[in-house]
Amino acid sequence: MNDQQEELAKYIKKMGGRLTPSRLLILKEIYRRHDHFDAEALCSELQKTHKSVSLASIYRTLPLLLDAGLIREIKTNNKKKLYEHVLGHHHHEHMICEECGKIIEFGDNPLERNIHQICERKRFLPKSHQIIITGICKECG
Amino acid sequence: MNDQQEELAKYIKKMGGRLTPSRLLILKEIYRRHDHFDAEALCSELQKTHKSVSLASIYRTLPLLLDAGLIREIKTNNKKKLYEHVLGHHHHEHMICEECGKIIEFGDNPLERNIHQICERKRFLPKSHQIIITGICKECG
DNA sequence: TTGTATGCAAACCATTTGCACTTTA
DNA sequence: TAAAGTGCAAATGGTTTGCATACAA
Repeated sequence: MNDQQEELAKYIKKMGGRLTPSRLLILKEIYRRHDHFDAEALCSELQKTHKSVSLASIYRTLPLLLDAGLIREIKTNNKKKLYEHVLGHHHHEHMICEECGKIIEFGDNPLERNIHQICERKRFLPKSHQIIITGICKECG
Repeated sequence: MNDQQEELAKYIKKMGGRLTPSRLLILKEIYRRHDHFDAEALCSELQKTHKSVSLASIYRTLPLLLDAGLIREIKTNNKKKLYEHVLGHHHHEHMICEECGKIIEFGDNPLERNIHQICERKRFLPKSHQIIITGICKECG
């Protein structure tokens, strides 16, 4: 049982829920891929393998994983919600190219420190944050 | 004719469009209010006054105003899109309280400078950006 | 065994769109 | 008067939900 599975098991136990095969399949697929995905992409990928999970279950599981801190939501301009897994990755933010749609990840410690300072100053207890820069990437510009 | 109306006129002329009463009504209402609003709130507010505008027209006008740089979209966790007007306001970012739903605005020059530096470093041409911090505000915490 | 999770299909609901009619330039 | 905008109602499509069934604890 790896980190993310233990984390999920712990969260589900705390919530009085059940660690089902579907939930594990979803979690595994999310940690197998290293990109930004939406519910449908996850569903069709799982269908390609033998064991598939209904879209409904995926939609019911994603909020759990979000709340458990196992995935993060990325707010793009699309109407579909995008997600990425969290464990085993440095914390980072996103740039989105308006031209080619590419999502570029970047990390910046001073920036993150700054955000926490602002929260302290405002006495706001941050649970999560997100920075999105929209524009034109160097290939398209 | 005030700043925002001139700006809209200029934008619409550039695009080969037409400056209609509906578009002006929408713009005026947006600049009359100083909060974060969605398409429906705008529509029902306009209905209270004598001249109302259809929801469809509002949905067709908001992207124009966005592209003209007259409004900004705020990506919350809600499924409705929120907007705020831009002209006459300092640039700022948002904190959202998970508990009471309050949206807190904050501005920070070092933070903004940092973002632009990062873009230069990555040779990414930023058109817009947005920082959202989710958590618990000092009243709720 | 018993309450929780799943799958299916139907419901939801913010947003978009087709179309006939107005209106701006 | 010709191209663009509007209102209405219908369509769209991602997400949610009710319900009967399956299953983890």
